[in-house]
Amino acid sequence: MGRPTMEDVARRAGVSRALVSLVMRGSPKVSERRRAAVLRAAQELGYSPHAMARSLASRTSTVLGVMVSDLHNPFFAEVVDGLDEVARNQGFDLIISTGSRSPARERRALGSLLSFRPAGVALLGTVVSAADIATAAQQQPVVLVARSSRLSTVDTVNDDGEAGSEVAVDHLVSLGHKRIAHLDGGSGSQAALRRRGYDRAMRRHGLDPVVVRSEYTDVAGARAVRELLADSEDDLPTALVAANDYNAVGALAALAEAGLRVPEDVSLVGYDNTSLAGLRHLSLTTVDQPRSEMGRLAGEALLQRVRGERAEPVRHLLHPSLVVRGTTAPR
Amino acid sequence: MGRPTMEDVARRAGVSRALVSLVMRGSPKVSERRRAAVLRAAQELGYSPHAMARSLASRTSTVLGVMVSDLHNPFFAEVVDGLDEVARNQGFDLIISTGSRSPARERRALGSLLSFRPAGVALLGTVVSAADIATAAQQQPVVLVARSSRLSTVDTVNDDGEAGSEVAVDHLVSLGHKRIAHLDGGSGSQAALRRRGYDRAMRRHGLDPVVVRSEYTDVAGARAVRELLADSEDDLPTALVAANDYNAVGALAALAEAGLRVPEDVSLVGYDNTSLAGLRHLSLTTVDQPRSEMGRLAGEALLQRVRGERAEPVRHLLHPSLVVRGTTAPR
DNA sequence: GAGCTCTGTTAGAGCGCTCTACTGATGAGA
DNA sequence: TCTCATCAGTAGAGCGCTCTAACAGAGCTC
Repeated sequence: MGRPTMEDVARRAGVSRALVSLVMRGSPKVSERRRAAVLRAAQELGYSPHAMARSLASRTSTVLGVMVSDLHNPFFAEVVDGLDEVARNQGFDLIISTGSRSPARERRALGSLLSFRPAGVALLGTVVSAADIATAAQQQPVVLVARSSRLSTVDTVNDDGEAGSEVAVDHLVSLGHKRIAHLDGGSGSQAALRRRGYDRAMRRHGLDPVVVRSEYTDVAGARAVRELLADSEDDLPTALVAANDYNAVGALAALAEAGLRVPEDVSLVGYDNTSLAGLRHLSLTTVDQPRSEMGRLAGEALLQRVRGERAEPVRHLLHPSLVVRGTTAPR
Repeated sequence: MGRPTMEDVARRAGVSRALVSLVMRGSPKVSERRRAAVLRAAQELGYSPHAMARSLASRTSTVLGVMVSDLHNPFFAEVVDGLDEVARNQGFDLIISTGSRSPARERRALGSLLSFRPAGVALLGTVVSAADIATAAQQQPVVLVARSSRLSTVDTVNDDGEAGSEVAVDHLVSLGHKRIAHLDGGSGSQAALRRRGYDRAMRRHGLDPVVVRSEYTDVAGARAVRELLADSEDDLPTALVAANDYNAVGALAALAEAGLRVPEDVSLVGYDNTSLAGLRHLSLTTVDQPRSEMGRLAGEALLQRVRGERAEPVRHLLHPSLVVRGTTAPR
């Protein structure tokens, strides 16, 4: 009983275990006759190799560990998709962990991910400490998406969040807006950068920055708008730059709830250009990040390191561009 | 060089390898003195157990394999979330594969998932053949979500798709609609059931069923509506029952593009009650499926089997309920 | 003080594979 | 005819761990 092993196949095919191993790995140095015999025996027994045993013996791994900050945010689902594509094409499997945007929980999740000794690790928008990242990077290649790092041992795939926010503000200013608030990403990854870009652009235009503390979720976006409405008397902002699309969606709901029309009363810009933004009924003006492309780039960077083709860090810095849709209008 | 092993820790702590193993597994039969010594040594070396080696030696696994039909559909992201919660709480990790809604690709993906000898497998909305499922179920527990099966060896978590569609149709009929078309889920999982429910309800009301072949994606939903508009002259349906929310979103876009207002000109009902439907600006009337709850139920069913607590199949059949929002209105 | 249980510890086999080093044919080249 | 490659195949160690059985030593009982 139990599943058949290589031993069973070998016995049935009348060959050694080593020969079965060679056949399973598609080695060319096996005669056609034996190969056929082995394959037939395997077929009859319903044998398929045990990936973990293989990995242990060969001291290699075909697993990539992926830690996602939040699976509900379509941004990450789309990045994972690109990563998955590259990985699968090169014979790697993904083991996925979600950290729920808490450094402590992400730390635990990362630990459990590493206990599988993956060939490489991709951290998508995570907030684990830089120290934890450094430690992890000593064990196997690490690539960060939507999170920057100065570590020379990790690769990164990011857009220029500062420039992205600036473009958003410039767009609003060009429409005549002056009171432009930012719903920020709090302690989320890349949030500081986007905040800085917003700040800089505002000052450049001689405007007063107003930052409302928020988070990368729809719930937080709605809450931030409610706070903003409660706090500001009649000096209500005429435009909002949200932390990301997911946050903007919440903001949109809260604005509607307060009887404010978008874009007639308030203009709104998101960030990421997720599938959400493209929904015709949201039609969110947003800053584009090429999500699956970023996933593919991350996968490729990781696999290059895994194969030992490169040791110097790679820093993909994508240039953000504004996608103007229906949530922004002249003042 | 290379990562430290149990051997290294044992040597450093001046104990046997077996003792280190006991400490790592939290055995009570270790003296405090030794336990402290081992933990310190492990700490100093930065040791953490090798999950795969452990799994191989103990002939047990702490991974659950998950195959998701489509990560872009928020329905699955939400189910995975519930599953992840249960799994993590009980010390299991998820290894995730996406099949891209093609039986052949899903078959391959399933094979690679099984090669890790997971403790159990969850198939979310997949379209692999029943035979493949049966084979897989011989190796380890299998739970199906959003897909039914008569196999006594697999557990299932579903809603009553037939009843769900009926409720949707009843709602539309009660609003005075007579020409109600169904954008179906094609060969997607549970699609036949939903189609049958639609059909039955229509006949019960003495109405003519009109089924437009579609799929569980937004792109397909949009295409189906365009076809529908092209084919029907002036006998245009006044209401649509979409395969699921994701499909409905596409339909919504295509309707808008054709200058048709929802719900003034056409009413629309989705299915799943994903986060998409709840978006204030979509405000999609839809049939509710409790997604994370379904994920949790699936996780629990799977783990019960994994622990050998149960051998008889469990069939969770959730009762669908209609969530009326803004996309449906009287004729 | 011999036998007993109980507690803490260890040796060593073995999980299912890979990989190195080796063997025994076969055929080419001198 | 005798090397000497070359090719197809195998034996056996070992990957990092768990688990069984066995074993000291302490503390009992009689």
